[in-house]
Amino acid sequence: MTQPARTRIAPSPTGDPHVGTAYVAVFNKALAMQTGGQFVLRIEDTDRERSTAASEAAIFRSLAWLGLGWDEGPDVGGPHGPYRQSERLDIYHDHVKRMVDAGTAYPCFCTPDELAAMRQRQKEAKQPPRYDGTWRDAPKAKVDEWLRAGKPHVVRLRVPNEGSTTFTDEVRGAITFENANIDDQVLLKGDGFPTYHLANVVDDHLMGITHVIRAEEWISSVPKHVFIYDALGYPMPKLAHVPLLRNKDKSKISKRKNPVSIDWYTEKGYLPEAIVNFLALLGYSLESGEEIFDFATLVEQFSIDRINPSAAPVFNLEKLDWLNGEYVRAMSLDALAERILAFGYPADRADMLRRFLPIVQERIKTFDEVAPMTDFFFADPTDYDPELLVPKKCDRAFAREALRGFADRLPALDAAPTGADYEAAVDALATEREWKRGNVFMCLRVAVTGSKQTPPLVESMEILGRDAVARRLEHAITRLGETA
RNA sequence: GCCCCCAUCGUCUAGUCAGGUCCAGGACACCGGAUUUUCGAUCCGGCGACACGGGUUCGAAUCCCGUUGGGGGUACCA
Repeated sequence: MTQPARTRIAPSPTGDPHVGTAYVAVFNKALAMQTGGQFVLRIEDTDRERSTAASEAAIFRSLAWLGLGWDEGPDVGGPHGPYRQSERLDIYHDHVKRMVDAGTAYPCFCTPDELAAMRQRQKEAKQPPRYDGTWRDAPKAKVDEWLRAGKPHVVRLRVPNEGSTTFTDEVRGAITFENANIDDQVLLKGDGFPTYHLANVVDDHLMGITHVIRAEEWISSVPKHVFIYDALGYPMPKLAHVPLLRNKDKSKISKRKNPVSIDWYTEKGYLPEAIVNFLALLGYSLESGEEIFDFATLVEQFSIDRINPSAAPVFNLEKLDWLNGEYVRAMSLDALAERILAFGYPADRADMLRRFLPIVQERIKTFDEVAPMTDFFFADPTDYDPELLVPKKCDRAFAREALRGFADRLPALDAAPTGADYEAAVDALATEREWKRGNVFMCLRVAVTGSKQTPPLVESMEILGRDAVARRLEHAITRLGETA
């Protein structure tokens, strides 16, 4: 095995906890675990406008829920903290000072308005929008004077105007950019906060990160990072860019077109292990071709080499649904009941849940389906359309007689009939009257459950008990009479 | 516009780096059949792809070039 890898995810606490964060976390954590390294959670709250404590808490909660816990982070601490960038401002300032002193960065006093106007002009002139270098080579005396006067400014990276920069992406190989196309990136904002680029490089180094596995959208900023690493004399970590999750139209996955918040999946009643399994299937595959596997298996077999550079994984909930169903069906009834209760299924229905779960397990994909499918166990259905009681190609008279006939057989049954008892009664009735069994079943099904699509009927009756069944039959007969 | 990445069934992918074993394999979805008291589950079967054009080679999904297409980036957001 190789050296222990230290990996990280670096989400911004802006908005809901994002599936993209979880997606990247899967690979980072897998690599760290596989090599006996550490998986770090760093909060990149350098955008003061948008960062919120609530969002940060949601990130903690949702990642933990997914089983993607971290070895070091703002909440658990660690030897390389603090793990919240807003608490590391001094560190960034030191680094920026080093860079300015060395001339690899410089103060820029252009105002946001000036920059916006500049971009506008460039756009109109069909020029590529980029910083025009106003302060790049300003006389030192002037810069010092403005600095002393306390003029608001940012600090920019001094990118060479010539030559090219090449780096290696572990997934795609060598990638080269012409330096002339790289802007003088802002490193330190006017509010004294670092930009992503600076903070990211500094922290990855200081935190001992060896492998950066992140989304493809970052590829074009790597050259800037290369300059920062060089300017600081820090070695580059290994970089691996995974494909971006996509909407159906192939654009970068977004809130408008996909459920992107992990909370949504929690609320819908997905299994975290199924979600993680699903994410690991996007842009990645096990050598064996196995599609259903747990995280331990991924940890064992993970290899950056197998990340697919050409994937453009459309986020396909249908496959997640299928996977989740597979997990649900593979679970023991006890475990499943516990999970459904934990999901929020009413605790006072726990006993009943355990009784009907055997006939419900194979019928659900997500936990939010349980309640609607099983409400009939708890309350007599009364608001269904009586027409539903009449099977296809049958008439009301048939429905009435079937219900009556079955109801009349109930008293003769055991006080607590089994499913088999009920089934025998249906059979006897159908045989005697020369009815199609299926028609009798359908009629009874609607009377007892209020729906045409339900868990198996006689088992449901067994759970409901003879009295409830009888009561529902009488109600159905009445309903049929009402509008006849 | 400019820069970068990418191009296999509707979708997720295997195969591409080390060209022949691929008239391209698996999965989801879809369609059909079996089973069946509905739904579901299950089992069988089917549909369905190497973007296009050149080149290299005895041989190309695999290598090269171009075209087209898709995506990302181009902020004092990450």
